[in-house]
Amino acid sequence: MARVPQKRRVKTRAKLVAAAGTIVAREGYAALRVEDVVRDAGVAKGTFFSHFEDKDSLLAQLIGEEMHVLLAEAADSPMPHTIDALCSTLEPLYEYMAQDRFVFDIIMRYSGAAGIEDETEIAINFFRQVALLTRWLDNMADVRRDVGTVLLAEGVHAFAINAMSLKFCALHNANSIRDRLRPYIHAWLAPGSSQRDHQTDADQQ
Amino acid sequence: MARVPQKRRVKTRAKLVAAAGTIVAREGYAALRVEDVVRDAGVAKGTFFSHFEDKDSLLAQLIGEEMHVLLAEAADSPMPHTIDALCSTLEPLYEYMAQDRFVFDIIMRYSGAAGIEDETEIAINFFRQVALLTRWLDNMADVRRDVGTVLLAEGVHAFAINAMSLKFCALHNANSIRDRLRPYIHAWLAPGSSQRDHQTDADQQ
DNA sequence: TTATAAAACTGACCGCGGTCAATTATTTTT
DNA sequence: AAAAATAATTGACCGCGGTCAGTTTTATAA
Repeated sequence: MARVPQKRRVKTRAKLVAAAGTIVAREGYAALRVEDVVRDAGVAKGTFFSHFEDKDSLLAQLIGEEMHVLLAEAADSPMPHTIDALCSTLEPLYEYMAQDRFVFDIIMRYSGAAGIEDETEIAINFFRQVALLTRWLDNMADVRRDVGTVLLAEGVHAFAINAMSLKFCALHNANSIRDRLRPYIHAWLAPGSSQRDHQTDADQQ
Repeated sequence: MARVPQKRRVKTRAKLVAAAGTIVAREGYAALRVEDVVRDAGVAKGTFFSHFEDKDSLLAQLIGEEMHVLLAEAADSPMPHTIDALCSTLEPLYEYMAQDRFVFDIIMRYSGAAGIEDETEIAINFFRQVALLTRWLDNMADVRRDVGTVLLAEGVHAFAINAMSLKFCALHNANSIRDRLRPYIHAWLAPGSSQRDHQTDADQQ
């Protein structure tokens, strides 16, 4: 299984990805049409579906690659030593993920790894993200130690997803993702340190 | 604006909802086809789209109504006084929400209130859920008091969403949603009480 | 009651994602 | 080098969500 593809196939796939990338750069993810991609790539429609499971699968790959770049930039940044710095370092990634409903929905849909096989790039990035967070938390003072850092990292991720999804809620989209996230992360990572100088959504209502 | 609808319109809408409900009960949400609904309801296709924004909008309403029932049952249950009881009481709702990818995706997509106008039933249920959780937490001993209960309730919700989405991940779907959720909720609501008797996903990695 | 306006419904039509039997290109075997 | 086997590509076709100019029904005005 997993035969080596012929080079014609590799070139065809590259043409498809390139054509799709151009369209996305020009018109955005939501505007991508399979018929446009195959026209620009100069191949038949059926070819597209022999390379990709479906349209969203290609989009998931493009989005996953962009997430990978942003995550790598966060990993290359100076390691954050405070909770606020942690939130700030991940902000570009989060803003990209929540740039619009369409992209966020695809990320959500492909974030679960179907299995050891056919893991999407998006799912892999989620694991990378938790691993990175775990490393940061291991090296961070003023973080609770009553539970493991992996659990803490996964929790940060859960709060981040929540903050992103609230962006699309009219009642909460006044603040930035980072500002919505901060109070939760403080309460999660450093309980009892009563970080109450910023007003939260919860306080307002 | 918001004129009173003629009774013919009310009856037509009821026929559409009834037909859709029958199909869903028989074949599931994912199998619903607009053409089947209008055939069974005895109306034209265009009529469907004068009553509902699109197909998913109808599905969101059906799903939202079911969520409302399950949430009401949770609210009518004896008020939970422990963290484990809290997780157990909400379990039926969570299991319904995460019954399959298709349903969970729709819930995620419609969970953000677009604005004060046109709030979906699903979005309203999310607010109800946080309100219910807040009430429970207000009456619960052994819960941290360094942050507000609304923030705590929203955090529980964030962890619940995370636990549900992990159901579709091959690496985590061995446990029930409740078992995946418990360690996070304990660490969130009662930090420092080192509830380590159960093995978590994080421990296993 | 009859004319007029507004609401509700109709169904032919379109766009686009996805399929698959048939065809062409490439590799392997003899 | 020719034949056989496998990989890659093709494009006509289908299913289904969604549209909209035109028709019918209902409410309102004269």
